[in-house]
Amino acid sequence: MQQERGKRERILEAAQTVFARKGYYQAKIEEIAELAGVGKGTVYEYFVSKEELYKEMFKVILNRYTEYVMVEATPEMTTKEWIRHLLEMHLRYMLENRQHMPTNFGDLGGMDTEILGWMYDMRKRSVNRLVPVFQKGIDRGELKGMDPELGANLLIGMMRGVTLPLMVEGTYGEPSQVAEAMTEILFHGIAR
Amino acid sequence: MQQERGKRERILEAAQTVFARKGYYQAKIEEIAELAGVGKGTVYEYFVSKEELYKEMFKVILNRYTEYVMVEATPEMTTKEWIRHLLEMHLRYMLENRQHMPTNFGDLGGMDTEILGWMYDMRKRSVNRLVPVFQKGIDRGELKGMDPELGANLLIGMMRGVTLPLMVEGTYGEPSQVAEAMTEILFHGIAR
Amino acid sequence: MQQERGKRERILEAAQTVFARKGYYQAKIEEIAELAGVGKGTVYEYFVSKEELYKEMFKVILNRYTEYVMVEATPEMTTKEWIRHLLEMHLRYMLENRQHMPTNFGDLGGMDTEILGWMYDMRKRSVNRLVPVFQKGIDRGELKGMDPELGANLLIGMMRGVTLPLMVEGTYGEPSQVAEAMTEILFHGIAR
Amino acid sequence: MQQERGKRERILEAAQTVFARKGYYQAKIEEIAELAGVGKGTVYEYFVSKEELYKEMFKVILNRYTEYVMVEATPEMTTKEWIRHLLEMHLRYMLENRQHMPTNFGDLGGMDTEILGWMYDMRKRSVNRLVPVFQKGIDRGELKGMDPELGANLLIGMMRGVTLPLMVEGTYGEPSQVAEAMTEILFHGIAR
DNA sequence: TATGAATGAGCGTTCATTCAT
DNA sequence: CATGAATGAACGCTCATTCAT
Repeated sequence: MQQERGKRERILEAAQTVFARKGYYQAKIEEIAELAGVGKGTVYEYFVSKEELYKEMFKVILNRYTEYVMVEATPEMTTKEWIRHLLEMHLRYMLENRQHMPTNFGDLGGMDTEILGWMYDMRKRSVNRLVPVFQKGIDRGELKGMDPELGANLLIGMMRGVTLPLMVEGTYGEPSQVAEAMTEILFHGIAR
Repeated sequence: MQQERGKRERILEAAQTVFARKGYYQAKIEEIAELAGVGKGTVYEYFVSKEELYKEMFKVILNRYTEYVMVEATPEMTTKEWIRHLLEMHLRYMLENRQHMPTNFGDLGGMDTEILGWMYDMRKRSVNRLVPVFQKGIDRGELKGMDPELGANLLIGMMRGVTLPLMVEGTYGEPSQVAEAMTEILFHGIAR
Repeated sequence: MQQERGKRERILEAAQTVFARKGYYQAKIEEIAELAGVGKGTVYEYFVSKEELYKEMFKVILNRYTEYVMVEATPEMTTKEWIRHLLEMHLRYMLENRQHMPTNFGDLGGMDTEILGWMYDMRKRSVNRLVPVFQKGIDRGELKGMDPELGANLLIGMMRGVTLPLMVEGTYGEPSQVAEAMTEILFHGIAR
Repeated sequence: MQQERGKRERILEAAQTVFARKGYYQAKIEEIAELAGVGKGTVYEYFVSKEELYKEMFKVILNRYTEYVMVEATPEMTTKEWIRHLLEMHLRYMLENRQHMPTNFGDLGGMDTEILGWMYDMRKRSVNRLVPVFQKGIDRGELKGMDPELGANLLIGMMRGVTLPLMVEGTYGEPSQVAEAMTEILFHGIAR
């Protein structure tokens, strides 16, 4: 029983590594099983199918990410502080987890329609978590009047826009500085 | 007599549709051939392998996109005008080509490392085409002093950030209005 | 629990039959699998590839043959007795195994260069096993002074020369008599 | 018309090279066509199928070989002289035509039953051409009383037995000397 | 007659999933 | 619960052959 929990988690972790490294279709569940130190059949003891395993693993990552990123984010912060903090933590997380959450995740592509739809839903949740932040900022008078969803989508886009090269090439120096620069642009624009 | 000079093009077009609909791994050469109205073997007369076909098709899309988006973009425009125009054309293109260039493209994911690397290179080209625009804007005094590559990456990110929901859900109304809103935010920020 | 320890053997045996009947390139893995009473995939559980299966099967045959032929061959025999025995056993074996080791084996031909090289190596082993026999015969003064390798190659050639029609047409009567005639010719020549 | 003849022969010659180099199944008729300097379809203008081309080419080789080998073979020769001559010419031919008539020919194997049967017939013709030679030798009192077919088969076997390593490894020195040694063994045996 | 673009049957191999132990 | 041997649907790719020109 104790064992059981451990196994499920080991599979999930192995799935993370392998899916990240190979992508969904190239990942073989045998390899995941091996890396997890369990038999191939055991994977099916815990997860109905490859797809289910993928989704489950994705949720785990998302949760871990969310938790990590939201640490110390308090309601007292200004919207700017909050977003700056989000950006920095995001960059830190990505930098620290290059192994487990590389380019293959993050955005859809190459997958069939069904799983793709599911992943889009996941993405939407992120947006939905961000929308109230923008709304509150607007209400408080910190932000311009604007479509909060547009803001959220732009922010998420910016994050990904900078994350991809960051992970692939490892550039961009200190997360705190990049976060600062990004925040500045997002809040005050690029115009001189 | 190369018999039906359009064959290569028909295959490319079919590849577009099928790859877009199914993603790289789920797309079957046979289906592409059928849709193109040719025999399975014919595909291999024109393309060495599935992967090569994919890349070739991707280039075609990219070119078409670039051409479409850059129409009427003149060097006399201010950076702001130029980017606003880019955004609007981008949104128009995506809206018009939901069928052929949906969520599966645009970003990596689910593919194996080799083809993924190739696609990242493609993305980099886009960035590299944008960098000089930012640089010029800075030099002209239109933009703040900033890392032009960061700017390019953020812009690309924003574009994708808003494209995805646009294509999946079809929201956001008029491209010109959304482009306007995005430009405003990019240039003057979200801060009040 | 390796489930049915005979599975590998059954596949090997089926391979024997099918490869013999159809030749390397015409033999289909699926047919071998069927004949062995296993699924197509199972073949690949035990053998990496068609080529590997072929080689493995070939070794098995060769071993069985060698074992059969060498039974009761003792060092005390004279060279003549030894060779006469070899010839007789060879003929017997071929006659008994028409099903499994027909014309397709035994010599190269029709195969691509890689596997052909491997098979030539196999042949060489046979030669190498025969050379010392000739050498000993010469040393003992039973045979003329001669290149023992030439002798070995001639003997092998003679064996095949008579085996082929034997198997295809089934003629030549009693192995012991044919062996006797062959030995007589080999040792004392055809000249009157 | 003049042209026609030339084309057919060029195809035949190319077939020789390619079949020899690759074996029947690995040879691609496209490669043969290319080497012959004709279009792929043209091959089918002259030969019904790959198999027919193979057979036709085989006959050509056989004829050329027979012609070459039988040159200067006169009825006045003793059987021994005749066979010695045959052996030497055979070795010379094989040495000179390593390119065109290598290991892949010469003996069956790897091919499917139909073509195999055909090739066995070809072989039989060789035997049938040799049988009278033995018979005559016996009648003349030059050879022992023996089954002339057995003699013929043994001789053919010996020839192949020494040809294979000769072509693969290129050993065995001067054809005339090897022929001499072989004749000596065949006529007077290996016994001291 | 000559061509080579087009074709599709055919095959080796992979891998998610099942299930007997 | 755990396992891994067994399976077979699925697919990319090849190549002998056809046929319109």
